[in-house]
Amino acid sequence: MEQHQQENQRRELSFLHSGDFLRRNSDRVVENSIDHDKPPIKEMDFFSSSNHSHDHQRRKNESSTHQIDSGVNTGLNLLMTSSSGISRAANDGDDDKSNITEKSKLKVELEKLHDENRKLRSMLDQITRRYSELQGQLILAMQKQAHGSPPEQKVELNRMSSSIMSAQQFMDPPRPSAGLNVNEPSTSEDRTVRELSVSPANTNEVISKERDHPMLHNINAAAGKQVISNEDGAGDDQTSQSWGSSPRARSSAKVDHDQTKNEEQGPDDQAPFKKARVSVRARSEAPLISDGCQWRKYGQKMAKGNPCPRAYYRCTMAVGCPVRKQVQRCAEDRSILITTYEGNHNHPLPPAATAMASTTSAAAAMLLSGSITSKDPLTSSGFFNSMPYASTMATLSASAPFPTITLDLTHNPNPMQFLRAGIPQPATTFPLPLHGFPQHLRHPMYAPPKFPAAMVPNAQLGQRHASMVETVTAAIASDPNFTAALAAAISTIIGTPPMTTTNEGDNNINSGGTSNNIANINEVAGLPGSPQLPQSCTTFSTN
DNA sequence: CGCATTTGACCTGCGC
DNA sequence: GCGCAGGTCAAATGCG
Repeated sequence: MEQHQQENQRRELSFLHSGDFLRRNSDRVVENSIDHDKPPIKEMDFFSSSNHSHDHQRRKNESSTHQIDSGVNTGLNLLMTSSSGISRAANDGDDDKSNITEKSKLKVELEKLHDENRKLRSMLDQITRRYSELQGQLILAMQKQAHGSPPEQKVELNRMSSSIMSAQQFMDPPRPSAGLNVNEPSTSEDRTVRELSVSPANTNEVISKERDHPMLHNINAAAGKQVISNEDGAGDDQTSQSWGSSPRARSSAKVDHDQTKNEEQGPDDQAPFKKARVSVRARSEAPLISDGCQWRKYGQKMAKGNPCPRAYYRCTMAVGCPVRKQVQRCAEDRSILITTYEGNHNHPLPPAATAMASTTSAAAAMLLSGSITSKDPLTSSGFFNSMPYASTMATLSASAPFPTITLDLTHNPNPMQFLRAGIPQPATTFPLPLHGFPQHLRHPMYAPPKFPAAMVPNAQLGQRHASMVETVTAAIASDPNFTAALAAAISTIIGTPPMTTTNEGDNNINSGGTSNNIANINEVAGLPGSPQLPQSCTTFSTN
């Protein structure tokens, strides 16, 4: 057994090359490997939590596994529970002894993977912590720099540091990885973390817990509504406030909101809380463009300045999902459909919806990070002036009732043209599912490919949505600036040392030119609180 | 019969 | 305070 233990240690070290903390758990791995009576539920937990984050890690594991356990070619795809079952069934004719041996080895493998899952999360925590530290240093550096800079630059530097700090509040408490959704069995502390996030496996639980944990809403809906309370969770249910259904609910929400605002916002920080929205303009003859989600129409109204009625839809993919969208045809060109999304999904999205969700989340993140801390939306544009996208967003924040970013997908060569928002556009905004499952950008491990089948709409639905997604995806992909910015933002979130990109953005703040786009967008979209990101997305939700 | 849509009424926020 | 516009509710209606 000692030999086995040494092997475990070697393997783990070779897996991750990550230091002592990897060794800490190796003993537990061995213990678990001995426990052959461990309930199979462990496997389920493991899969539910590690599908995404371990995808690439698994490849390493498999190669190592084959190396060490030579003689037992399990042929397992360890992400597929059914595979092991099939494998076992196929071996029914084998003698019991070899079956038992194989089972125990499989269990050992599962335990190891499970343990590595834990280690990866620890690594992520460390990275997040370092990221936070670096952010703190960045803020200090920017503030120092601001002291010795020309007034204009000073304002921008201060605004940047404010944005970072404000976004950081979504991430820091109660611990750096609060936004993570690592769905594995673990300590009560981990459970707390899970409660603060949404995952395919615990959506319902999270929904119910939202009532008791306003912080969850803060994470889910961080974008459009500035989260006011992170400490005592004083019933500040922002999402409910935004979309409150009954008048009474709205009234009470208002009371809470006002009260909280009075209590926690200083006189200098009383910018009206605005909801961020992402609007998408796209050509479509269909009355409704499918975006991968399921919607239920709950109202229709004639809007001023447009002979076409505006339809109101609510996401029905999960009970209590706060996401709404408005669909309206452009008055000037009725072939253009304008869809406006608001809110963050509190459930996993089908693959067809995730591309747009991620894109819009990034857009919302930029939008919100630029307006969220500024008392004067007009001045907030200063920070973004060097960014073609953001400057438009800032304009939107200034004039619209809600900060709105419009993605114009009607012009092919440059589909990502951002329009002024708030200005009564004849309306051609056809929005993308803003923030679907906010965690996407922040936590790629929860990205779509492994959605539970139950959460994925039927194939027909997926096909219906496919054309829409293709259209949008193609449009987005055709804009190299935005694509690069998005990719850079994602890589930043994943763990690329933030200081690098941040410094670039810092250095380039006033230099202008498109070369700054990526760095600046990184800085914005890569913020810990970026929409939950959808969170809003969503941590930046557009609520 | 169950579910989705329609549609008029109601509520809220905002500007004058 | 009043009116307007946006947004939502919920009963009525339609559809499979």
